Amino acid sequence: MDLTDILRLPEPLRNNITTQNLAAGETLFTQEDEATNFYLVTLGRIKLVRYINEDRVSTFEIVRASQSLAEIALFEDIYTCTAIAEVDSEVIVYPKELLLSILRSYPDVAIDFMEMLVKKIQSLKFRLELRDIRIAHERVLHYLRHLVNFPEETTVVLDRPLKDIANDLGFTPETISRALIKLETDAAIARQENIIILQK
Amino acid sequence: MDLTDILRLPEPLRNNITTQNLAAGETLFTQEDEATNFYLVTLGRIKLVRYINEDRVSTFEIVRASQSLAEIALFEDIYTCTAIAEVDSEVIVYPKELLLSILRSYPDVAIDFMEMLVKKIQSLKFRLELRDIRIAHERVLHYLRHLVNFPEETTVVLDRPLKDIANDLGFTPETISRALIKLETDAAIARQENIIILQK
DNA sequence: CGCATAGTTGACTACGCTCAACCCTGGTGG
DNA sequence: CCACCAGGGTTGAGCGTAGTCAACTATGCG
Repeated sequence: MDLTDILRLPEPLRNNITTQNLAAGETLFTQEDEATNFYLVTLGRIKLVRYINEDRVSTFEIVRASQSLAEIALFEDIYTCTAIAEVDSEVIVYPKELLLSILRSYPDVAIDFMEMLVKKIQSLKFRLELRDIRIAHERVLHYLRHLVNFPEETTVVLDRPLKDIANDLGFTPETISRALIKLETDAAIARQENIIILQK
Repeated sequence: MDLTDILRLPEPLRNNITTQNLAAGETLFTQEDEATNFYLVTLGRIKLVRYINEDRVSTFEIVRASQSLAEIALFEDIYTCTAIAEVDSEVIVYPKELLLSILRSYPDVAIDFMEMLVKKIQSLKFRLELRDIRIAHERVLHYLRHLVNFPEETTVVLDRPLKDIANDLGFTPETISRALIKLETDAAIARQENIIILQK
């Protein structure tokens, strides 16, 4: 799902592309900002959230290196999410008109772009599916199993704090903690630090 | 968000396109079927679901007339969802190779297609956002307010059974029923049959 | 008329949330 | 080098909300 094809642009188009560095916690753009750019993450991790009420935030996506964000910019005038760097990060900035012209001119890039969008749809559907599993330990197990890309793999390294994962899954940190402990005593998983071993 | 551009295809390409009729409750394809076609709904309503456990199903999307489904077919070999007609429906069938070649050859169609995909991403994000609202009547109100496309609009006509809506929102029919009654007694909405009037 | 289904209501249960306390780690500054 | 602090993770007790199950009504359809 990497869009590195876009990086191999014809020379003249490259001039309009810049990079931007973000410190951990820094905001790239906020919902209701004017949507002018599309971004490709080259380093770090950026989360997309939306503020519902004053205190409640909803996290939609964790965008990692070689993944993109703000596709919405291409077709809408304002962003609908807020993008915040979870750790120090770097992004490539594509002005929307530039990207649109690229997508019109280079079918291969366009097809790649569509594939990336479809993958994002799949990912969101999975997150929605998770929410239909009410019981905490079942939801967590489903999530963990999904994190291993290959069925024969059994270890998952959690590179984010449990409390962030809890938030993604729609639980509190306490509930995640208890769910993991239950999975451990039920011998469904084993834990060492932030490494989880799935017992098949 | 209609893909009717695809309907205005150059003459030779049209020959490969067929339509298919579905009775209410009929299945168009099931998850793990070989993904060969992309579909455009012309009549009726089709829901995309995924079976989690033996009894639990998760509903992702309600696809209505002039909307499309099974974009996944373009980039994967098997469907990841099951598509079931909620009412009598009709779809246009596009073989995946045909659609891919169209998307390569006609940039305008490709851009429309991307826009449609981005809209689907937005819609899924909204559904995810809903799930982060725990209190039933608040989630229902948020949902209802989203159904009115224009802020000045105040009436919503529910064209699907409450129990289906309940399932979409991740609640039981009983909970939705009680939530609506609470919203009514709180004077946040008024109800007449399947029409909801939002009090601003 | 009889049946199936949607919607509603009630009583009870179960699960996650809340809030508080505690442990542990890593980082900071004296 | 150690004392202190902040934050993540864990544990416990009690609460609140949606789920469950059952019963009832209303509607539509055969």
